Amino acid sequence: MDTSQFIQRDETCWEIKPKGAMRVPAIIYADEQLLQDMDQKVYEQLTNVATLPGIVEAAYAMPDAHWGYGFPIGGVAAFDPELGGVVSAGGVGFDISCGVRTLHTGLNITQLEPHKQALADALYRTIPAGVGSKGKIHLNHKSMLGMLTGGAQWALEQGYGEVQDLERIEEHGCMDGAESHYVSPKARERQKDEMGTLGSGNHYLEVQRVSKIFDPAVAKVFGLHVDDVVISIHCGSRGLGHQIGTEFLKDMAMSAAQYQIVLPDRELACAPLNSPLGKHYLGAMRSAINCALANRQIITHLTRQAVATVFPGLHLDLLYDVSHNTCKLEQHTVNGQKKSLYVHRKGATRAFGPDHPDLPDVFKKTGQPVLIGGSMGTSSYVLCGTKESEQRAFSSACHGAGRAMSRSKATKQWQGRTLIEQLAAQGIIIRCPSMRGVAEEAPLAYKDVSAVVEIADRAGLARKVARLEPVICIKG
DNA sequence: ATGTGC
Repeated sequence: MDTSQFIQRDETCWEIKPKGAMRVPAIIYADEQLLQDMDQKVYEQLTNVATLPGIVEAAYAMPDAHWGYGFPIGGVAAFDPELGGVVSAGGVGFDISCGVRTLHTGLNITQLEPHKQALADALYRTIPAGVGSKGKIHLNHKSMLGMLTGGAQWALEQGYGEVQDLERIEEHGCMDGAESHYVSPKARERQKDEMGTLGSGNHYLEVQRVSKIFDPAVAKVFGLHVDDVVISIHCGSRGLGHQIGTEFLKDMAMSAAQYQIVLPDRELACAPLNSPLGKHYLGAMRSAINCALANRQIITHLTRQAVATVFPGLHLDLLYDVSHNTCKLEQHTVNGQKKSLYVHRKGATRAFGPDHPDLPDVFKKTGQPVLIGGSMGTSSYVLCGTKESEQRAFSSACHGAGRAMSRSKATKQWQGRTLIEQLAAQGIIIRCPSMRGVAEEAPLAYKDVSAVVEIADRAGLARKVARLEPVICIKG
């Protein structure tokens, strides 16, 4: 897009002053290149978000932002319920609480090398992946209720995982305020056989090598050293989150007039935080957060089982689990005043800095780990939260590379088979049930994750700690 | 993202 539409505030901060119906400015964190390459749609969507009732400070876009449904993916917006603030299903996204968790394996790359194929086979065999993938777990009414209200804590009670995992998950593995009675029968039905499955699209399980350390002190606390092998899991709330998003989007679109909300774009459908519909959505959305947390917890258990068949006796410790599609009630300081705000992060990672009260003791000095997944065949990054991120974007950072090309365009440009061969030549093993899926996820269909992370770091959204390179990728 | 599509 045309960068002359912005006032450049500093090296990485680009502002659009309020105009028309905008209540607050819109701010994009990027360098000139990333901004130029961003779709004009991001400008339109972000300025539209800035018109919504009760929005405070600004509508933000992270450096990986791209065109999404209503809100841009890579968007952050906070709303004050006392100012008539709203919650928007499109501001969270369809894959509610999609996120990333990273596990230490205790192995180094030399130890893994002779067993790469065997590990790839074991993981691919053990973890269901792909569109409509089903697992071995089948939920009945009671276990569904337990899952929706208990999240990873419920999964642990069912025997999936270890008690020390919990403190290394946002919300300690269980989202408060989940009201499962607002999750429809259809959403439950879609989920009952999908626990412990990866799904499709950009979801994956990746075995990675730590290739570079940027901050040795923080890396030490995070337990990361060059040539360590880690495993990262990227997935969300599957059919359940999607169904909840679809249903509430429709309800919110229909009720906008009743709540006297003027929508510049129908896709921005929302409801007042204090309205019944807004509260019902929050109750259902928090249940979907628990679904995603339980799903990643079960996949962790399956991963431990698969790894044990190749490396008996190995212990996989959780580094951390972050969600990047959420709306959460948080305390933030706005104009010197402490406020309780509902922060929408859609394709944006929470990035609490040092001393944040919600962080476990182990991360009190460093800030939380911010896990950034790259695209297939490219680097991922571990960052840490900063204190200044609170003032920059309500303690938020980017979530990945961000798409640079549509899925349909990518399938016209690349063939799955060829991509797999090219990656194999670089020593990267891909296992995927869908060749079309591989083509859609071609590395060049994404922005350069290193450029995105560099800007997140320079903008103070989060600080670089370590870079990870893929070794094995199980694609959804 | 998604039992990929109103």
